[in-house]
Amino acid sequence: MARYSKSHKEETKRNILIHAARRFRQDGLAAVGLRSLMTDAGLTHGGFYAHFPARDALVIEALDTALDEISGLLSRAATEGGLTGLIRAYLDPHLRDHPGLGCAAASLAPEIAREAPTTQSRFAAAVSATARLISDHLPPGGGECDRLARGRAIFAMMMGSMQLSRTEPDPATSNAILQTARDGALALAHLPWPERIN
Amino acid sequence: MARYSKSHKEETKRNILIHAARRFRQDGLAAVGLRSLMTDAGLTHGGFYAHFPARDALVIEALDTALDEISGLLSRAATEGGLTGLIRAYLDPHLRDHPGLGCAAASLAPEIAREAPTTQSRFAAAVSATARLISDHLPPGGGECDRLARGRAIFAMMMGSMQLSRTEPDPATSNAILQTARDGALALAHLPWPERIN
DNA sequence: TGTACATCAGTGAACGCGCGTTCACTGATGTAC
DNA sequence: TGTACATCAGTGAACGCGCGTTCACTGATGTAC
Repeated sequence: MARYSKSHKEETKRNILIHAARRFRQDGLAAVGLRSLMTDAGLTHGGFYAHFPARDALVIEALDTALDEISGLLSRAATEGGLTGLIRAYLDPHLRDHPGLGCAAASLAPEIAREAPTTQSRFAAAVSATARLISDHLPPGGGECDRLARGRAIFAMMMGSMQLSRTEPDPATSNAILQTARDGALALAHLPWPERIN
Repeated sequence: MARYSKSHKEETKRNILIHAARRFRQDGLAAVGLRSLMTDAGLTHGGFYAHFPARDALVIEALDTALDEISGLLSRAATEGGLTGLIRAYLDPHLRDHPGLGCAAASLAPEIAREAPTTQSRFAAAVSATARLISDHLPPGGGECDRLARGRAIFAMMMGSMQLSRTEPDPATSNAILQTARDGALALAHLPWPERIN
């Protein structure tokens, strides 16, 4: 079980990270134990420490993995279908039903707000990148800074709606929440915003 | 330490619930232990079971307590200051910095999506009530059903923005997120929404 | 090419710890007389 | 009003359990000769 081909170790680590990225989104950062995670990855728990110094390190790297995954998905959707494509890809009922494959922010934002500043910074940077991706596909107009902020607000609405759709037990209502979010995201993108309030 | 005045027991239970409602919002459902919670409430851990059959029951009741608290705060703000007042009250930097006093949905939505259906239903009902409160203060126009859906989308944006503002390490950016959310919420309230997309 | 050796990814028992929960006990109070 | 008793909210030791982490060990492979 050891001394495999040169790249074997990094493949194993990658395998652990992919399973962790999925489990954390599905069950939450606190609820995933190392034993059950390593079993998912086809290993035993003791081997974990050949790849990570401690559980905290796994959380950070798995978060990166999840964020990269969703960011790739969104930018592909935006390339193919523009802003509408991105919105549709994000607010997908299939991702609502499989949080392990969906947006890490929608699954974990409040938990990340309780993590160490380092973790928060990485997460905030990924959110900013997504906001930037959205703002890049916004119709022209408004200052550059305002456009990024608007991208973030659109992302916040999509993320919040995904969360609410996941807590709604009635399937029809849950679908309606996603539908309204699609419409609302487009509204925020295309319409002028009123005066600033304090 | 026992056999106090008639209402003593329910006062104690209320005290536990208030501390739990705060701690759950601050630290997350999974991270609050009974020992530390009972200490907060000025008691020892063994006494917990005089008030609740198990930890799960506490989670449900404390969630109700938190939801009632924030719903009261929002409806007072709406009575005094209309929709603008409600938006300002919700997206308050002070509540961002003290999640224990803030919106239970902003602190716990993803965790509640992983709870039992009973818990989810109670939560979804409270969210619907808040969406209703928002839609009651929306400018006239649109079908009644669409108005409620719009109220929910506005709530989703405010909730999501509060979460993002809490993960943003830079204070200026964090404030800007809340500011944009205030503007965006008003935009969603006052402007016509474009065509439905699939 | 064949053999001996070093490597180290992975194994699984064991550690201390804090969790939710149980339970025999305490003692201040309300009630009965 | 005064006394004896029953009540039961609250105490704190103890329970089994699963957690993150450590560590002596295994054994398939790459390397040296």
